[in-house]
Amino acid sequence: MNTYHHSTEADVAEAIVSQLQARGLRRTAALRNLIREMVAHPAPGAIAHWAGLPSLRELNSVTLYRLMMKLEQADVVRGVHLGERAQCFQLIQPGPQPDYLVCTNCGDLQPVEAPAELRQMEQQLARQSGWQGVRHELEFFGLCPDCTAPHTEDQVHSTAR
Amino acid sequence: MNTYHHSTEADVAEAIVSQLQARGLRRTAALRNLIREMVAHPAPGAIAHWAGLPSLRELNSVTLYRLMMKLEQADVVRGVHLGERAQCFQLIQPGPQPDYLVCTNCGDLQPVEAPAELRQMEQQLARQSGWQGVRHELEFFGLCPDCTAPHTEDQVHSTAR
DNA sequence: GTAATTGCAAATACTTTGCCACGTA
DNA sequence: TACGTGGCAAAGTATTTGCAATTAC
Repeated sequence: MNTYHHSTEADVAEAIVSQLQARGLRRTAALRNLIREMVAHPAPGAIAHWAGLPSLRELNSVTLYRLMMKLEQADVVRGVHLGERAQCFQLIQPGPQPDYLVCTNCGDLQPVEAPAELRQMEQQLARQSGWQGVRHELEFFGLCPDCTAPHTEDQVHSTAR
Repeated sequence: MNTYHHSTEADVAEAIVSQLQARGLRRTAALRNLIREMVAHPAPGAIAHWAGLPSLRELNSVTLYRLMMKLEQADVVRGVHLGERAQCFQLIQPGPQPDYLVCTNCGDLQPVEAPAELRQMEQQLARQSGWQGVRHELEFFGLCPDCTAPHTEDQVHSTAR
């Protein structure tokens, strides 16, 4: 489910946890389980999504919010805005981060490769106008094939992506 | 403050109201004042921003939400996600809609011209994968020059915008 | 032992809904 | 008159904070 070479998911997860530990975080069950789940499921998901996974069911979602914020500050995780409601989080992957095509009806997600031009624009904006740490976020919204067919079945307003 | 030719802002606002009236909306003070403000201030703003403007101070913000939804459905207004918190709304302008560079500290906003390539991608995605009504949303995030200078003055966590 | 972490309760922020009075056409 | 609209109260959803108990190191 991920693209690391010669490493199991468990190895990758442990490496990330160690990296975080070196940064001052503690090797708790909550942290380990969260990282394992995020390694196993690289697609972005809202807090409610992660909170619903088996190994995280017993975790208070406040803890998830706090953990996620730390992971974001440590550049291990990034937040993306794919729905109107909740922010989604995903593990940062090597190389350029994916952007997404999102179904506004069912929340279906499809990765999309952003034009390299956007990355150039980030640097250009930084140079030209003195902004720092410029990054972009790009989403495409539309109706997926399943939701395009008119009044076929009921609409899904899933909370957890 | 806008780019319509040979028309005052008041004219433009009235034209939009009439267009909405033809669609079944009623020519109420709330609608007229909101449209006037949005014509006068084309930049995107959160509900709280619009609610704070002089002519809308006395308006219940629930009404603003409801109005804004109708305007969005009528393609007179569009919503954009510029902050973590509230959705922002702006009048739809003739031609391609602007994208923005947003300061993650103070919320400062700078319009940016998106690559034409993105518009091609929208159509390409629609054709290739059977999605309908594909549109994009692009934001650049960073620290503006004012907020770049370290610990100069206090942080502004403005609610409106 | 010390500092980070967790859970619980509560607060905050944003948005939506129900219901009834009122205004526009 | 009839239906869209506006206000108020309340509910709903997402997120954050305070504080005390617990746990990692």
